[in-house]
Amino acid sequence: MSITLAIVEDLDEVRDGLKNFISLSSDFNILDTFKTAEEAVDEIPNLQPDIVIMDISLPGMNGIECIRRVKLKSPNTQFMMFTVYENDEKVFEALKAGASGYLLKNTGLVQLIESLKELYNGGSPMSANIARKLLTVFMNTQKETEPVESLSQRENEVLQLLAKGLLYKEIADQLHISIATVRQHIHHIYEKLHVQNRTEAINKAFGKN
Amino acid sequence: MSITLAIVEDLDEVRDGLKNFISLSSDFNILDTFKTAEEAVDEIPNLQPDIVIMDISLPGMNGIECIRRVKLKSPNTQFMMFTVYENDEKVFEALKAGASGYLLKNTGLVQLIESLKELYNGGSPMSANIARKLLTVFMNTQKETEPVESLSQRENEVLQLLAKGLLYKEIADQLHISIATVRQHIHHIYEKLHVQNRTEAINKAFGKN
DNA sequence: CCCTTCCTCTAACTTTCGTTCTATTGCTCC
DNA sequence: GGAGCAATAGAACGAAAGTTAGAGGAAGGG
Repeated sequence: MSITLAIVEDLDEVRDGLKNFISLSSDFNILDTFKTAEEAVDEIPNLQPDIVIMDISLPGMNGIECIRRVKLKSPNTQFMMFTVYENDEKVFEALKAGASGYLLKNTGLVQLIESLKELYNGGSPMSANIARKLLTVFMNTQKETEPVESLSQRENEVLQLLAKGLLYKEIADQLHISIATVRQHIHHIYEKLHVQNRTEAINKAFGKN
Repeated sequence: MSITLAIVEDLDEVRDGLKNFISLSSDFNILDTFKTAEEAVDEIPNLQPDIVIMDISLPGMNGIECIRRVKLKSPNTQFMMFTVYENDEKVFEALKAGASGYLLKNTGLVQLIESLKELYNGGSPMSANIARKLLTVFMNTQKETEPVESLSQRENEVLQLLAKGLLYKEIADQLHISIATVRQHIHHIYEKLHVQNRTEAINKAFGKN
C-alpha cells in the first residue's frame, strides 16, 4: 500500500535530492521524475500517481499550467506544490488550479514526508505563511456584515424595483411618486449600503459578491 | 526576546503537560494558565501575551467566545487553537472569531513548539485537515460563473466585470482596451440578450429573477 | 480569395444616473 | 411641543451610461 509519486522539478540537485530521500521510505514509490512541464503533461496521465510534487518555475510551461492540464487526464492525482514562490498571485493561482498542498522550499525533508502522507489522507498540508494568506482571504469573505443600518420599508421597495433594472421613471410610476423622490430614496440606499451605483447595491443587498 | 504565552485549558493533565513541556524551551515565557474562559477574560488583558493557546470545550463560556472578548482588550495577542474539535462549524467559528492558528490535539508537542514560533512570526500554522477545510471554502468562493453562450469570449469577460458594478473606464483599464471598445462590447451584449441596460443584462445572464 | 466574425477604435451624440441643496408634511418619542 | 426621522418633492448640474455611424486588422471557413 505504498503511495505512488511523480516529481516535476527542473533543478537536478533538488529533483535528485527529493528522489533519493523519499526513496528511503518504504511508504512511497516514485514512479518517475520530470524536468519540464511538457514532459509531465505527456507522461503523468499514463502513470496516474497518487501525488505529484510540483515546482512552479520551470522552463517553458510553468507548474501551475501543468497542474491544470494533468488534472484533466489524471483526476484522482493530488498536487503538492514545493516551491520558493510566496507571492499572493502565484499561491492563489496554484490553489485555484487544483493544488491541495503548498510547501515552501525551506521546509525540512522530514516534514515533507509527513506532509505527503497527510495529503494522501485527505489533508492540505501547507506552510504557515501560505495558510495565513488563505486565512486572510477567508476573513475577507466571511467578515460579519458591518452594522448596515437597515433600509426603511419604502427604501426596500425601491431597491426591489431597482434590482429589476427599471428606470427611475418606471419606479416612480409604479410607486406613484415623483422621480425626485425615487432619486432621494436611492441616494439613501447607496449611503446606507456604502456603495456608489445600482449594480454594487444589488450585489451587496443580495449577497452575491 | 522570549515569546510570552498564556494557556486556557480546563483539563489539568493537558494544561500542566503543555506548561511543563513548553517551559523547557527558553524561547517561551508562560505568563499564566487558566482553567476557565471567564478567568481568562478577566486576566489576559492585564498580561497582554504574544500568544494564547486556547481550548474550545471549557466549562461555562467556550473558547471561541473567550477569544472574541479577550481580543477586544488585547488586540495584539494571537490565538492558537489547540483542540480536538474538527467539525466545520467549530473550526470556521473559531477562525472568524480571530484565531490565527489551529492545531488538533493529536499534534506532537515538538510540532506545537514549532507552530507557536511560526504563529509569532506571522504565519498561520494549522493541521492539514483544518487547512483542507479552509481550502474547500476558498475554492467555492473563487469559482467563476459559467460563460453565457452566444456571447463571444471577450463579451463574456466584459460581462463579468460589468456584473461587478465596475465603471466603463475601470473595465477598459482592466482589459487594456479603450472605453469606446467597452461601449461596443456592452452594446453587443445588450443586443444579444435583448435587454436595455446593465442590470437587466446581469439578471438575464445569471438567471436571477 | 472572398466572406464573416470578432476585436478594436474614433467621434458625436442623447439619455439616464447620481449628487447636492432646500423644503414640506406627518409621525413618534420623550 | 420640540427633536428626530421617514417620505415626499423641485431644481439644477456633472458624471456615467448607452446609441449610432463608420472603419480597419486578424483569423477562419468555404
